[in-house]
Amino acid sequence: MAVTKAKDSILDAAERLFAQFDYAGTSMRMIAEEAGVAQALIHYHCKTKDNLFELILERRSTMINRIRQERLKQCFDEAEGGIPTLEQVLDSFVRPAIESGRYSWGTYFSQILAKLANSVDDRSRDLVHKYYDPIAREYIEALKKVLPELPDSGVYWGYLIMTSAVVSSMPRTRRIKRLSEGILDDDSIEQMIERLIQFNASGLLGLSTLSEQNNGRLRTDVG
Amino acid sequence: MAVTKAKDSILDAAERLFAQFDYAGTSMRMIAEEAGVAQALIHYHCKTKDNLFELILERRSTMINRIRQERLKQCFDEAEGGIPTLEQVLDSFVRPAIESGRYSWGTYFSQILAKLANSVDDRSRDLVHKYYDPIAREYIEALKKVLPELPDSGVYWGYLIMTSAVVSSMPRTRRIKRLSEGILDDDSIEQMIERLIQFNASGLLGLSTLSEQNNGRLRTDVG
DNA sequence: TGAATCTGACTGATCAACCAGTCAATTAAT
DNA sequence: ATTAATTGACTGGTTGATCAGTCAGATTCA
Repeated sequence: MAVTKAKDSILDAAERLFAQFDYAGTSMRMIAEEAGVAQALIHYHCKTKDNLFELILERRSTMINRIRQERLKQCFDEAEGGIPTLEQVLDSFVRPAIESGRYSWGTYFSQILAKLANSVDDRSRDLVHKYYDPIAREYIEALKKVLPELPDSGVYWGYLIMTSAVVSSMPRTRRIKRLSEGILDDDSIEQMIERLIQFNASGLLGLSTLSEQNNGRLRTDVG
Repeated sequence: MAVTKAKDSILDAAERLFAQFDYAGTSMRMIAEEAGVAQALIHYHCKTKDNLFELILERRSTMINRIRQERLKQCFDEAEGGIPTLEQVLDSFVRPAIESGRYSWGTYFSQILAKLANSVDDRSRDLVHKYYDPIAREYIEALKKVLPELPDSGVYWGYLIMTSAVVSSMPRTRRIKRLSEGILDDDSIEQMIERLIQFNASGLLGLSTLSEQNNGRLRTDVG
């Protein structure tokens, strides 16, 4: 009984509402009603609204990033020669995010995360720093090993552009359906994961300033 | 006297505050104080808070997308053979966004846009639809011409992943400085534009399921 | 000319509704 | 019996919006 049942339903309700109406647009009354508890109980369990937001972020980010960490380690452990392919590394990064984004809770959390990642205020930056820098450093180190020809600056920029693409692909905005006039949709998880890995793998390779000389060499990782 | 001076300062102030504190986190009183006018004047000029937000979006999106449209046309007009390179097309898309993102007003608008693009509620989707679908269709048609080997699904997915990367790169979150421990920073406009074009050009090419056979053929556009 | 009229820009005061957070009191669990 | 969980009532402050009214300047009428 590490966590109360009521506290969970408060976090669930707040997650839904924060995703839908933003932090400032969600009131403690709304959360209390959605969770079916008294408003004062939220303060009892979660102290302040600010802290409640961080609890939500902590719950999901640690969950997703633990899976990423495990799969990344698995990548290197099972790889022949100790170096996995770029696609394997990206799969361990993309899949936990996109798959969680399609679970019931993931559709809400992904919207919260996408907005947080694009915020420039100190509070948001500190939260991203706290919960996403450790996993970022692990992947940057992994990418350096998988792409030894890519200069450091390319690894950092590549990682950030990649994460932008992944994070922004998590919320189901249905924009692809509207743009393609119904031909395509964003509800096929496997299709989206495959596209993201393809796109980002090629994009990372393209960042190498030595791409002309190394096309053949690097392409073997992609192909 | 198409637009009042006071109305402009209201839009400017609201843009700053919406970027910093979100839509719901910004009050009409804050906007009035920031703009140096009476609160009621905002309602006189902009009717409702909701409408004020749309006015801000309209002002900047039409500005950026008009430049994109002009440069895209210029690409095709000046290209020998009528087909420009992929990099030229991407430059016409990326540059107006990133450059405006570093002007004084762009630093604010880019944060508003990034959050809007990642929202799934009907209101946000309608706004994106209204102000960004026309330019999206133009670039999708342009990409089809520049990348005739890429299947349609790849063009749509590629365009969306690319826009995610660009939009999320507009706000200066300074995350690259923190991650690289000061070695890199996101205040070099040219460097960032170059990286984004490199990454997205390679990513788009990578989406071709025929990439193995067409590497040489397609690579000429990149190289 | 000058007085009357109109108009768009602007304001302070005010509204009911809502806000996050507090606290004493009550209930449930151990 | 002690602790933990939960509640309703409450506080001081803020919310978006409205409304009657002020005021400068342009327009119209004499």
